[in-house]
Parts: sequence; C-alpha cells; structure tokens
Amino acid sequence: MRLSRYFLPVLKETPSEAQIVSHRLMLRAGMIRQQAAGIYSWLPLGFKVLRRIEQIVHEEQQRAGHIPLLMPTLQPADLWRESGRYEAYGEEMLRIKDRHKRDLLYGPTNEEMITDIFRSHVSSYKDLPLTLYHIQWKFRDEIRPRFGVMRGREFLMKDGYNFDLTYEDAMHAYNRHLVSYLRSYERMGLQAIPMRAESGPIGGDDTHEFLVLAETGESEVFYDSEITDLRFGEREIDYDNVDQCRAVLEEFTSRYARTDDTHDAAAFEAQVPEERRRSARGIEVGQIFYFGTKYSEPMGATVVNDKGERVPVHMGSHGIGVSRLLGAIIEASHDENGIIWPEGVTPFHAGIVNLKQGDAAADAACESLYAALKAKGLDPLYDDREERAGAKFATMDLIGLPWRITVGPRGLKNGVVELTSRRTGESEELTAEAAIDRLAQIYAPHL
RNA sequence: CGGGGCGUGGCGCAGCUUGGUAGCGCGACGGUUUUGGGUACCGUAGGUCGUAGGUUCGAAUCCUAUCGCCCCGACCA
Repeated sequence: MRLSRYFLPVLKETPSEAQIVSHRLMLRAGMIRQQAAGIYSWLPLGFKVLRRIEQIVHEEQQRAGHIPLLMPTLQPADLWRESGRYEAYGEEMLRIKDRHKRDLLYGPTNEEMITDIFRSHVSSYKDLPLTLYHIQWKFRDEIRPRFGVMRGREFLMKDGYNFDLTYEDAMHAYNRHLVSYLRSYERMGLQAIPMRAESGPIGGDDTHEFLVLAETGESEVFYDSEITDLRFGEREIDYDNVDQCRAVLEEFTSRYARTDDTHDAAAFEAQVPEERRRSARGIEVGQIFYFGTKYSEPMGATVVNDKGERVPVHMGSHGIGVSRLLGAIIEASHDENGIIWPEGVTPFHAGIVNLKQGDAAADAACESLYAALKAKGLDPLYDDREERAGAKFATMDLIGLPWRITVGPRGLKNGVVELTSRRTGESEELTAEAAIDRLAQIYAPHL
C-alpha cells in the first residue's frame, strides 16, 4: 500500500477521552473511531489487524479439528426462555422488539443457539465428538464501557462449543482448547497465562481464564513466577491424542495461578516459595469452560448411545476476545513513540520511508523495493507522502510496523538502505536485496 | 445505578465568575522553504458554543429540562 493513497487518519494530539495507552494509541494511529459508548468503527489500519488476529484464530481452531460456522447476531428470545437465561441474564442483555412486537435480543453469547442447531441435526453418538465455533460480533450492555476496545459493548469474539458423549471426552475437548489457545496467543506475540477462574453467568464447574500481564489489566492476579517461563513453542501435537493434550494442560496449570476471584492466600503461601510469589494485573483474553449438561438437559440436546439410550451431551464453551486482543497486544507491546506490533499480527510487514520524495534515485529505489517485497508475498507500506523525514519516522513509529526500510540519497550513493527494528531501534545498513531477503526470512514463519 | 467531571471548527484547549455577538495552538488547504527524527514563514477555509425552552434590548456566558461523553465503584470476552 502507498500511504498517499491509503486512509490513515493519524492524530498528533491525544483525544481527551482516552485514558489507557492502548486506547490512546489506537485513536492516534487512526485504527478506530468511537461511535457511541463502547461502540467503535474499525478504520482500515485497525480492521487489518483485527482480520489478522481473526485469521490466526481460525487457523488454530481448524488445526485443532474445530469446525467454523456462522450464527446471527440477533436471536429470538424464546430460545433463551428455554434455558431460563432470558430473565437470568439481566440488564446486560440488549433486548429488541421487531415490528411484530416479537422479542429479540442481540446475542451476548451463543450457547442456546448452538444447542438448538445441535439438537435439530445430531442424534447419534456416532456423530460425536463435535466442536463448532464462530467468530461473530457480540453485544453486552455493560454498565460502564471503558478503555476503548478492551471493554466495548459491541465486541468481536470467537466462541466455540464442544459436544461430547462422556465427561472424559468433554475434558479432552477442554484440554484441546487449552492447547489451541496457547498456540494462538503465542502466534500473536503474547504470553497468556491460564488461570483458574470463576464461571460467572455461563455456569459450569471447570474453567480457566487466559490472562495477559499488563499494568492496566482489570483483574488482579497471583501466580508462581515459574509460570512465565513456560512456552508452548514449536512443539508438535496430535490434537486427537488425549494424553498429549492432558500433559500440556498439566504442564501449564499445575503451578499456582489465579485471579482475585479464586485467589486463596493460604494456598498461595503453602504452594509457592516466597521468592516466586507474584501479584500483578492482567487482561482477560479468553476463557474455557466445561459445563456438562447445563444446556443440553433443559434444551433436549441428546444423542442415542451404543446401548440405545437417549442421553444428554456433555458440553463446554470456549471464548477468545478477538477485538479485545488488539488492546491487549498494544498494552503488552508499545513504547513512548507508539505501538510495536508483533510480526504475527502487524497490519503491514514493513514500512518503506522515502527520505526525499521527488528525488529520482530515491523514488526509483523505493518503487523497486516496494515491488520486490510484494513479489515475496509481503505486504509493505510505502510512505510516499511529500513529508519531511521526521514526520514519516514519527508516523511509522506510531503505527508500529516491526520493520522499517529507510531509503535516502545519501545511502543510495553507497548502494545501501537502512533496515530498522521498531522493537530494538537498531539499524543496519545493507543492500536493498539483502534487506528484502532478511525480511522474507523474518516473516517466513508467519506467512 | 451511586459518586465526580466534561460537552466551544477535525484534535487539544481558553473565554463563562463580573451577559455586549467567539479566540489560541495543532491539523487541513494554497504557496515559499528541499529540509535524514513531527522545519520555518506567508496566506486561506472551517464553529446554529451538545439540544430544547426560559430570563434579557442582547446569552457560549444566567435559569430549567434533556441528550451525550469521560473517570472512580459494583459487573464482564
């Protein structure tokens, strides 16, 4: 993309309503525009990152064998009356009447609807296990939306639902989700720690929340410092292998890690040596639940087992806060000049800064660099505006592309361009060809 | 919902106490400057002062109502 033809409304000054750094930076970088309390338009740059995150979630869910579908944002109230949650959910549910005065609601989650789909089409244990998911907009009429996309009322969430014949099968689905979530977050450049949590209105017995440590997090967390050394990394895993998945769960959840909801000071002190005890703040970016037959029983989601008996299926639901992740990533990765995108989610792979727009040699070098990067399958942003170098650097730093190639007449005289890491600030002079190869190598794992 | 604060060009703000017909910085636009980390100068455009009603010769300013936004708390991906 050429910046001169893009739509990137960056702000020099910080809008007064933004209190936390991710919100400020998203506004300043022209990623979002607030339309009402907790409701945002996604401008091109923000939309691009949102799509990259969605893509990672899709890939990792499907790698785990989970099947995508799409359910609507509006749901009939009757479905929720069946589960008893139409009344129970409270003011947070946005209720709507259509022209015929029928009761609808803007879905805050989809357990009822997915259960309805399941019960109308699945009747045999032979069709299990089954995990269906979608990535769809949700609406929860929060009392107090805040912090930009971190606590919006409308938000994009991946929610997945597993249907299994037995408790054991459902626990495997639970473990499988934990593994797939660990992989997803790591691909986004995040460390998200699974912590024992409370189930809230979804209900259920087993549940873990995934938290990204950040000063501005809304949850207080307590953990064993050893847990931050754990990485899923590049290991191979067979998602159908029950033992392998369980081993990962045990590895990542055996040490003490809890949110303030479930924190037990006595257990914390008993289990964790003092020098490893940490308390911090965290941003919740996902949660997995096992809730058994809580919905399948009242809603009649049953299958016939191998003995010919009709039994309710064991279910769980699993969510990733897709739109919230943008905020979480920025909270975890920024500096005083702006955002620092991890390679896995960056809106553009590299920025090209032409220091002297209109200089024949510089223009030509930038054009060929731009074309060559695209030929490698990369997505560069070429700042071809008639701006001073400082303004271009400031824009690039603000929007946070992890790599920048700086091209100017001085360097070109020596046959070099400059490749700069946004994260470290370190620059290296090298030929354009070498810079292209370097970037192709850096991004090879992410394409 | 309880407590606090704020609505004035795209953004950040001043003006309001003591009513007299709107101003500054940034940004935008047109020039000059050719500048290697938000350059400087000249010029231009852009505002029913959130909305409605009231008081007044006259309201951004005073009064009433209303809408919206932000912050702290209880709730949540």
